[in-house]
Amino acid sequence: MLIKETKTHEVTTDVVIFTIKNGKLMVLLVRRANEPFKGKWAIPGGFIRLSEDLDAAALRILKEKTNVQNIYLEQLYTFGDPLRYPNSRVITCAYFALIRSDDLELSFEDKSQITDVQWHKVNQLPSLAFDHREIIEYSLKRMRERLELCPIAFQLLPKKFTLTELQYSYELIMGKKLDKRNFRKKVLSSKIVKELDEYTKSTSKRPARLYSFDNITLNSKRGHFFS
Amino acid sequence: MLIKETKTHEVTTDVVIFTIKNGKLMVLLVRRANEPFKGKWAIPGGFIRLSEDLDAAALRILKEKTNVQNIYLEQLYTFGDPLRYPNSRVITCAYFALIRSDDLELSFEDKSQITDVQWHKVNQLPSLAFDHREIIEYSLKRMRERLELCPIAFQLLPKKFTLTELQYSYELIMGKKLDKRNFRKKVLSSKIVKELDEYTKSTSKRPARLYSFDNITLNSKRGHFFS
DNA sequence: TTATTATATGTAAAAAATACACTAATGCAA
DNA sequence: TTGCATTAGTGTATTTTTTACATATAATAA
Repeated sequence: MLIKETKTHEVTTDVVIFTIKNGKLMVLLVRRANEPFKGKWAIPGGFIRLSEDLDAAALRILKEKTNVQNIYLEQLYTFGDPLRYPNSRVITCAYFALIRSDDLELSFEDKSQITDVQWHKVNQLPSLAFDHREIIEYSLKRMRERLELCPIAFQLLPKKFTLTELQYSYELIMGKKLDKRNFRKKVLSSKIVKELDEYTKSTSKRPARLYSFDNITLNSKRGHFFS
Repeated sequence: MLIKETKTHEVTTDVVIFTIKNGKLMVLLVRRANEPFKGKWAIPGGFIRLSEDLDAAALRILKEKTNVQNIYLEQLYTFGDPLRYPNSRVITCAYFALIRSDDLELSFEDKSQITDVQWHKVNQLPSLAFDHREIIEYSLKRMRERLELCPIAFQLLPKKFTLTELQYSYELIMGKKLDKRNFRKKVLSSKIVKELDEYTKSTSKRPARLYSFDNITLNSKRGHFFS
């Protein structure tokens, strides 16, 4: 009983963009200008063009919404519940990204589709359009798994950072405290950070040594990092 | 310079099905009856129906080609290079599965699309259609990663199996030898297998105790298993 | 100069991973 | 029926990794 189906699917990409802002783990949301879910917050996304690679589409969306390029972007999962999108079949290929919130200004040129772009606390999300809450939750889970394998947290930090800042990123994402000495031991022995001859200046108290990440090969599995 | 695109994408699912047969890791391939790549071997796949969930589509494909249900099936990755499919844009959501080859007979009802179904040795693949070689390679990589986290190898074994058989599956997938005592220690201490009061009979030599897997929760991350 | 605060550091104990070699049970052939 | 061949099954010592934990240091502000 095969039904001949002539209509084809629509395919979008949605990008879950994380950052740390004011000591909180945040996710970037846009407010929808149109139905369905008009007025609701959603993950930035858009239709994949007919001759556009999936990664390229996700990068384009990212750039359109945040002006950011050259970022850690990873395909997350493809969500295809036939009921996830009202009144039509839209399959979405979700990505996630980590960025530094300081060096970017939120922008959205396409006022016809979006009325607002804002960072939202991950543990205090508004009501979301579609299955976007599920996508964010899955994204968090995956980000935690990735963090154990490879130090993607550096994407959240400036080029030069202190080990305390790095540890703080880890603690935010993993949602638990880590021991300072063990953390430093592990980071330093893993050879993924380069010790600089510079120190923090501006703050009061003892200056902290600065470090930088050196030639990180992302996606490479280099044994486990933190668990 | 936005080009208005009215045509939409086609979406397929391809399922990489692994088994162990005659002591080799095998993958199921079908021979294409039509262009493109007429006569070439390919991963079994097909178009996702308009109101069909992705997982359901993959399960359907699996059943159509192998008559097998209730299997370990995991979404692998979505491949969307605009050039992966000649003359049209086809995005494919790939899955992978592990099955026991004994208790299934290969079948393909749709002779109009497939002329043959066969198991092929993973390390001796024929020339494949589309980007299917890449998909299989990625699938292998992912299967190895999964195996370290959760004992999916049991899908390759009969309900009752010996620890030697289990170890052999691991060695085949991981592509390396494991120490027998350490392997058994780890498996037994993990509490994932249940010792039975039965032994192998038919073979010559000392009979081996049989074990079974007990209520495996797949996809659950239970710490690491083998590395 | 003293108090305050964040930086920075090492060691001992516990747990996990690894390396490694012999005995046990059976079938088969002499 | 004995012993030879073959696969099953077992334990310990060593190394590596992970964890737990407390005090001295460098700067600023009062």
